[in-house]
Amino acid sequence: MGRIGCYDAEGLRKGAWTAEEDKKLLAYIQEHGEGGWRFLPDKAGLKRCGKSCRLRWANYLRPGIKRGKFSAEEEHKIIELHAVLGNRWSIISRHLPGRTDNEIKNIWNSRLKKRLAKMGINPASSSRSISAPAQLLNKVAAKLVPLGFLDTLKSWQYGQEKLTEGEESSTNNGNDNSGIAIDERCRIESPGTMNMSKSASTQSHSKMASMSSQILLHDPSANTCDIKVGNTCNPECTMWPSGNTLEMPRAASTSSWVLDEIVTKPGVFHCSEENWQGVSSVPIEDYSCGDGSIYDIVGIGGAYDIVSNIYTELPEECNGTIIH
DNA sequence: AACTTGCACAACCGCGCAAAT
DNA sequence: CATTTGCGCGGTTGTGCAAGT
Repeated sequence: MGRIGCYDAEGLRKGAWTAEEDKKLLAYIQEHGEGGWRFLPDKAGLKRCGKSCRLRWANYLRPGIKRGKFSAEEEHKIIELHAVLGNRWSIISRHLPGRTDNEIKNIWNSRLKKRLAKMGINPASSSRSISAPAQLLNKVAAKLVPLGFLDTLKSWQYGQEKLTEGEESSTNNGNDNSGIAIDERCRIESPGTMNMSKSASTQSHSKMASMSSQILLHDPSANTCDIKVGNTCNPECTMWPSGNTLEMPRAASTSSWVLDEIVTKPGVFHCSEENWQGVSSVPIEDYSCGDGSIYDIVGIGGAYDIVSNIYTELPEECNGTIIH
């Protein structure tokens, strides 16, 4: 079946762009704007595939592109961001004005990675495999990064490092309850924090639930936490923990829907009965609270904490609940 | 001077996602 | 609902240049 690569089409040029081609592309985009890459080459009189044009524009001709050596600050920022985001070059590039994802990717592969390796740091750790729900949540986190929640991500990363230390120094304990603080800032900024058992395989589901829920009560001494999923302004779709049970969405599709809502409308969430079909019940012991701190292991804490922060931006009348 | 190596940069390529059909 | 299509992303490769041998 396979698609025919656009670069392979007959009669199209490949390789380095000439000044003349640049001129044509620039002139066309200045007049007609970006987009419609497929038909752009024909209209602009270029013997290139659209993909090649887009790349040339994005990485070279686009106004505002900073060229030349990366400063120490920029390099430091890349290392920092990469530790949190992994190889998400396009997201990283949004934090470095004037730098393209390609450029950042290049500098990482040709210089920074080797430098870190020499220092005994293994930058490949971010490529470890994580669960599908965790990947989904990471995706959400990534989407939210441009919205200014980088600090929270950093906080989470710090927490994860702490956790790793904890894991190394402790024996295998499936239901370990010892929490590890993510960061003081995080605790202060989040209206509620939640502790979870690191062992539960369904933790991702719990995280998803927490993303779409309001933690109403956090009492470290009680060793329990209450989670309300839903919307106080719309009582008919509110779900409460019943007894020792935390209710949460189970189906991935439902979760995806929730996450989409959060991504597209931060701080705004609509819940209806039909959207919460497939709710499962999980004993709350699996997610019991610890000593008032947060910890997490599966690479999704960033998403959770980011969403926690969103709560703080909700209107007063909604009592801190995500509503629509 | 000739060759090798490393680096920086640009571009190619395949794939996945989402909108359009 | 299934398929097609366009776009964007990330991995990889190619090329030119400078420094080292």
